[in-house]
Amino acid sequence: MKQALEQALQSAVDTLLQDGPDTVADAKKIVVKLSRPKMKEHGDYAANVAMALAGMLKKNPRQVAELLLQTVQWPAAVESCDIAGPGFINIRLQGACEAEALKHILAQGEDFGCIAVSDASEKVCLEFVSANPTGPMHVGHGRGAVVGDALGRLLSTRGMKVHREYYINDAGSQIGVLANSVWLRMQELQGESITFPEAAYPGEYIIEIARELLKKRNYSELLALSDDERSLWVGEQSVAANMVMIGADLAAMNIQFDHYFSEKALHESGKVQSLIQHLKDEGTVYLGTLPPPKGKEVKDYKPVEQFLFRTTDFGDDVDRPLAKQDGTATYFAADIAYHVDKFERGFDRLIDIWGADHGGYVTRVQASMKALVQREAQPDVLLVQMVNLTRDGKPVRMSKRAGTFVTLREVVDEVGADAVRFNFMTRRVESQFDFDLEEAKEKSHENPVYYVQYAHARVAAILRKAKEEGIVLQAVEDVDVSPLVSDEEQALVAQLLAYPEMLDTAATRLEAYRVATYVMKLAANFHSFYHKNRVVTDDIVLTQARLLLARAVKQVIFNALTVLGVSAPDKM
RNA sequence: GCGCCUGUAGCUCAGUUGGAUAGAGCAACGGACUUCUAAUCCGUAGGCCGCAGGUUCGAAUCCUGCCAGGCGCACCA
Repeated sequence: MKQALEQALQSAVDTLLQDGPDTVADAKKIVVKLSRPKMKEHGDYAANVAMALAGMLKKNPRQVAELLLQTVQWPAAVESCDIAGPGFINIRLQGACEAEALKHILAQGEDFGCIAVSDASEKVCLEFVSANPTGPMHVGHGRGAVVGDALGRLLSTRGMKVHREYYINDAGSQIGVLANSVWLRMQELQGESITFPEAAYPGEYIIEIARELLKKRNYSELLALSDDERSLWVGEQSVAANMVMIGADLAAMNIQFDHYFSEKALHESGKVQSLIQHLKDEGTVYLGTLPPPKGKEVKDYKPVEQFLFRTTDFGDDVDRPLAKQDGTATYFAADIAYHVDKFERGFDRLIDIWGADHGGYVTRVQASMKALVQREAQPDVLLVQMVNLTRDGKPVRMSKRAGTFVTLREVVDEVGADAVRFNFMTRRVESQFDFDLEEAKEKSHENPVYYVQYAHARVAAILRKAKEEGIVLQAVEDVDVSPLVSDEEQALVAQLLAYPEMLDTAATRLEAYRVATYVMKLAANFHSFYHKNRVVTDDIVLTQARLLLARAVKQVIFNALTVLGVSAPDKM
């Protein structure tokens, strides 16, 4: 319907410009786009072309609108149109003509809103979470997890093949710290007195891991090993234990990955070294010294000669070191090798979801890919802003040492996966927001997720009631939708039909939160409709029409919640 | 100092990439269950859209400059 109206208006614009002078070349590029006015007095659709054209044609906008309306040939469904305000063209449709489209929604069911886009065959590699395997996930990781998972589901509705990947940072000095922490706890458990250094991981979970490892291997046997051998074994085992824990936490939120990619394995494959060698051969790496960082007090700064990657040639601020003082590869070197590897595995598009603290990394990775991969496709990086945990409005210091560290799992267990997921999805990733633990717990019944789920359950209740009353649902195509004329019904119909378009914008802009705001609004409109109109009545035709509408609402809520990874219960 | 993100009701956030009278939830106040689910609905109240300029028919939205908050800034990951 919308397209038909746009076409009609477009051809009117074309004929208008045809007659006019040729000096208005710019005007010919104008594409007619209709919008849904906020107020119903402004009709079902509104166009602002007249105002856009007015400037170019040097005419009064209302005058332009009038000229357009003289030539336009509307489809039959248009009841009236008029010129309003500064020059809007407001279009009003006949009664319930849009309601016919409800039938498509039910015919398509779970597929309603899903459209295979032109680049549907794209293989997308979606990297998210990638929390360090040195401890439990915190709430910030949870936000990234939820956002990533929902984005994956969203892109799947476009027909894209989405591969979910978790990059395990199981290499480098932090694993040594982890191994050391666990080993100290193991010694402690064996009755030895230890001093626990500042740099070690203090968490309770370290003791748990230590206890498990002592079951796996004899203490005396471990003592007999060399320090390096022991550190290697304890480190590997500890990483594995943490990944089991992280995997379980993710599963508690119904999040699964296709692949856990090991940084350590990447190093062992030799890909990092060969990448560095390749860059040296190419001449994009040179031996140089970086200036001291500005604005930050660095006590032990010493100018060091390093192998530097000329990322400045590709838009970066400074060149980036690929090798440390001791000659081993930096994290950055591994990271670009990892991204190159993704392209080599045949992905057409890379999407990374990182925490805001990795913001400084975006330009250098993108610059590197520009230098290394001969294609336009750059990794899209979503920076998820921090979550501020509060309790009763007061900030919760996320200190592992002070015992105020709140894990994601604790929050999920306390609040529930659906509530956590939905909550994280109601905000743009760019906005950092406060998550109040007490509020989430105590007021969980006023959480927006229940508001939406309740609307879904309500429709289910209506359908149960209809069944009880012995009403047999009419075949969808036979339902007479003409009784659906009230404001609430019209609003619902319009909103349901807007679902595919909303989903498409959300997918194009990688903004899954739009689905959440959409479905909240839909639930609100349904609740409002529910209170003003009774669905199951003695009027059989009206009942069948409203049942059709209610079922369509249920279907769209279900589809939207599915994209968000939130359940849609029939009973609450 | 530089880079990225943010600033909208008392609080937490939306605002369909420039449209008509800026919207929800929570908190406050007043109403609505003999009915298909009151986890809901209806109403009242609440605004210098951080500040100041600029761009145009039109700005919360775009451009510039300030102010405030968050994150980051070699040899960690």
